[in-house]
Amino acid sequence: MRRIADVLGVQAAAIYWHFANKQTLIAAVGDAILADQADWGDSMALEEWARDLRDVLLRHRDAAELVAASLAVGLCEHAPEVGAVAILEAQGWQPDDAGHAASAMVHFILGHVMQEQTRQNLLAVGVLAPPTEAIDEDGFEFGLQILVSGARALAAR
Amino acid sequence: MRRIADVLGVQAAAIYWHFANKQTLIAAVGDAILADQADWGDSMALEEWARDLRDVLLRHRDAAELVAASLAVGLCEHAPEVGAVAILEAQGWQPDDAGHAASAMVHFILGHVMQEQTRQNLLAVGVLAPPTEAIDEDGFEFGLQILVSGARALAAR
DNA sequence: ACCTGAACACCGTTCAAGT
DNA sequence: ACCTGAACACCGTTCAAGT
Repeated sequence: MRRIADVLGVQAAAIYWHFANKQTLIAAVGDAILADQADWGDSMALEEWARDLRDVLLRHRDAAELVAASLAVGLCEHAPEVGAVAILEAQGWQPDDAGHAASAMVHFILGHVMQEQTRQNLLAVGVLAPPTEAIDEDGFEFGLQILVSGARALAAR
Repeated sequence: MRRIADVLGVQAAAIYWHFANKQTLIAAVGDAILADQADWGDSMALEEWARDLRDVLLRHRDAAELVAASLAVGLCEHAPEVGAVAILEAQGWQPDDAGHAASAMVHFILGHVMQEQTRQNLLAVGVLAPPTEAIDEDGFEFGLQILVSGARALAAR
């Protein structure tokens, strides 16, 4: 809180005029990150939605943790899964099933990016040796294919 | 640290003889929780492994967050995904693919339980109204079926 | 309406010194 | 080998008071 206030050229106490507490501020930051998500409507493929969410998260430092906190307090303005729900419902899914499938994908994406970003942080602090390979594209794509194939299998049922 | 020391009847500083810092201690707690996982070998079904991991996490308060921290610092003694990897390799999967599939499932399970446990915490503090329904078995089972079906689909390929 | 000053009740961590 | 006492440099948060 004091560091944020510093950057704004203000006292830390001033923040509490605008936000109830630190947790609420963090949730707002997570929500702001999610506002970057693409919004092409139902014609998008599930893979495109997933890759877009991952890319949005990877663009901002600690985004996965911030968004997880945002989700935890509930009431985010820009829920990450709405795009996936829209796509699935356009394909004839029941709302409940679409919600469950979408949140399974969100959990996977958040978990994957969180792992990626904690590794980036450890690497930045020097706790981790740099020879670790760049970024786990393969692991993400493989997991994504499992989820998309599984969703297709359940839809066909 | 001071509260843990209190429970042990000791000064907070004493903890630093046994652990390098708070993060390491938390990781050790997460690791201890994972030691509760069942270990029936390769004959277990993927669903059984997944439900067992979920049950282990739900048995301990904040387990998902603790285990996530444990995973973040790396080097956990009891990696949560080893069971799934063993099952998949016994079914003829490549080690790399088995690892990717297993960590996709771990991400899903951790994400799901974390959501459940933050809701439990908000409920305990009274921030959330109690009329929220008990526990999201349906959402977990649906997501699990997607992942298992998807894994079967990719294995058949 | 928005911010400051000053305080309150905490933190994690270090380190000389004890036994 | 294991712990204490005491301190250091921080935290998030509150609240009267200012403008």
